[in-house]
Amino acid sequence: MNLKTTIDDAVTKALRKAGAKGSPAVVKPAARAEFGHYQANGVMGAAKKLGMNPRELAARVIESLDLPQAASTEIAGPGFINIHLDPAYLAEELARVRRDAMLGVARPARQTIVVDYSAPNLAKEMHIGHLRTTAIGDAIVRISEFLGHNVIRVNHVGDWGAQFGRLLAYLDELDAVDTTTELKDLEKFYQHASARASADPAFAARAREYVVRLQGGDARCLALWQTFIETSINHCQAVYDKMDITLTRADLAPESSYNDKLPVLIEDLRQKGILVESDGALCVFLDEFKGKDGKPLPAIIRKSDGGYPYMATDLAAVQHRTQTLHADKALYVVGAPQTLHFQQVFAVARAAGYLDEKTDFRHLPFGNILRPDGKMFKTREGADVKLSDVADEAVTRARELVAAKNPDLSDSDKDEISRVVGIGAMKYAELSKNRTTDYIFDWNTMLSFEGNTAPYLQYAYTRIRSVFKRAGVDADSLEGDITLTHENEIALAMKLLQFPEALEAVTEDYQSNVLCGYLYELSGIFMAFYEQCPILKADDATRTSRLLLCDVAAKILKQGLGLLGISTVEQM
RNA sequence: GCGCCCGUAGCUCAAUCGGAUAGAGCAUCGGCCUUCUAAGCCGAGGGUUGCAGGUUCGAUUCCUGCCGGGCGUACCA
Repeated sequence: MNLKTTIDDAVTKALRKAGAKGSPAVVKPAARAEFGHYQANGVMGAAKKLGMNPRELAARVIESLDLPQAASTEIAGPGFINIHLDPAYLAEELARVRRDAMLGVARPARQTIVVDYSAPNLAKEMHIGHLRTTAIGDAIVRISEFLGHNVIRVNHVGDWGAQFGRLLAYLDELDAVDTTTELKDLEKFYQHASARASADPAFAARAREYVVRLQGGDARCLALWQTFIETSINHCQAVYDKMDITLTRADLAPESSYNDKLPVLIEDLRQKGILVESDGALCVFLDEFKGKDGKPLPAIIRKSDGGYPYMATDLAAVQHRTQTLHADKALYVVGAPQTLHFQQVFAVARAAGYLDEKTDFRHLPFGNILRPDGKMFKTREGADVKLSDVADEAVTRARELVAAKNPDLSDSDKDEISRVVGIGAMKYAELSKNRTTDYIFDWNTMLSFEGNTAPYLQYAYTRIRSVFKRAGVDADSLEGDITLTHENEIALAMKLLQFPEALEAVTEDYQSNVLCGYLYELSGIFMAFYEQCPILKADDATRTSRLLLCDVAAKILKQGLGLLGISTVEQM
């Protein structure tokens, strides 16, 4: 049940009856409490089209409005319609939501959705720049699965290419003991290999040779490569596990897995007549892409040296996702600098017939991560902050806070709470911001535990659970009626019933901050209710009603946080 | 040069097909713990939404032009 949709439908129908056919109702939650619960803003636009007085039209709309859920409606300002809902109706709906596993959310038509996220480069350890794609992608996955979709996680890791030459050449000259120690820290390994390459020309030449041998299928090189990749994957998995990310080895779709498909891709594009040779490279030129000086900009499918750039693997991946996985939708959670690349990938794929009108392949870009000096973190400078270290730091800071706030907890409780709170805060810091804007990496901002942060939401949850513990009441088996009289009760009930609206808004453009914003507001409203409305000391009927209200709040908070990949604890 | 993105309070960010008085957090200041966890609540101050026009009953939102910043722009990913 979606309050907004219900009201919108009713107002749209009333508009039609009033003579304004086809005009949108533009219903949204009231901007201010005095304007009721919802407001319809569409009348003014409709009146203009009809050449009518907007307040007059509003009166006619109200007259034919069939909305029994409304306690009252009024015309305000130039022609707004303010709608006050009936508290008894809200209470009834809330009772229904409480017994609904979907918490009021309707399941859309089931789709197969590929979510492409995280995708670290296996040559290095995961760094802070991977936090956004990983946290956002995992939230999209959880939300989509909750809505009942068939979700396919894809971790398109980089495990192939020239960069591995140096690593393999370096690996090959280490003895067994050194190999073990060196691989413990891939960051250092990468740096040592790079240092060797720039200090020793002979090594650099050997590194280039290793690339050729690797691509040629040389057994020794492949074995070294396997060793390295295996180690790197384990590093990634350890980070995912630490951060409670749902990716597993089964979700890996490494670049190298498309190697065999690339010559086939070239042949297919050639047969379709869209492949052009230019300066020795095989390209697809599309009119909509212009480079410098208005020259046509190619999508390079095969380089002049015979190598395949990521345009090729990404096209092969599109084919795989449509033809083998039968994806209705694919969401690429990849940084904004690659916007043009994906425009090209999708355009070429359409031109080649790999994508049709019905399939929705979308790049979900996110802003650059910047250093405190405002410059971009560059992947190959070798001085990045490790994601694993950020996670550890978050848990350490949370641990100090937990110990200070609640010193009587057992050590194991402190461990568990600090893990959930620390990781939650780190993820929430990313999820709660608009995806598209750049942001500056700062420990204090990212690991803040005050204000609009995960711990605030988690704390709201523990307060509710604590009430039930004190009451000695089992939340699930509690029975009784909800009665909404106090304004804080009504406000809380209203917010709880808007959970479906929040989720719907999130899936429109996969902006996780919409869900964060909803949960933060819900928590704020709950906190106010909690301060204003005594629960345990109230008379029996009120106490039961308020406990039921609390129970719905707890369920939605837990579920909502869960959809963000953030856990809850019973006490903090 | 061209293309895309961005510019909102001191800082970090919101603002749901254009809606009523642009909202939060942090920081600052003032209240609230013998009462369900103070990681909290209540309140105050803080704004020419980069600038200038335009469309509109109404613009942070749409259009045009400037200013400032970022990214991209043929063989790295």
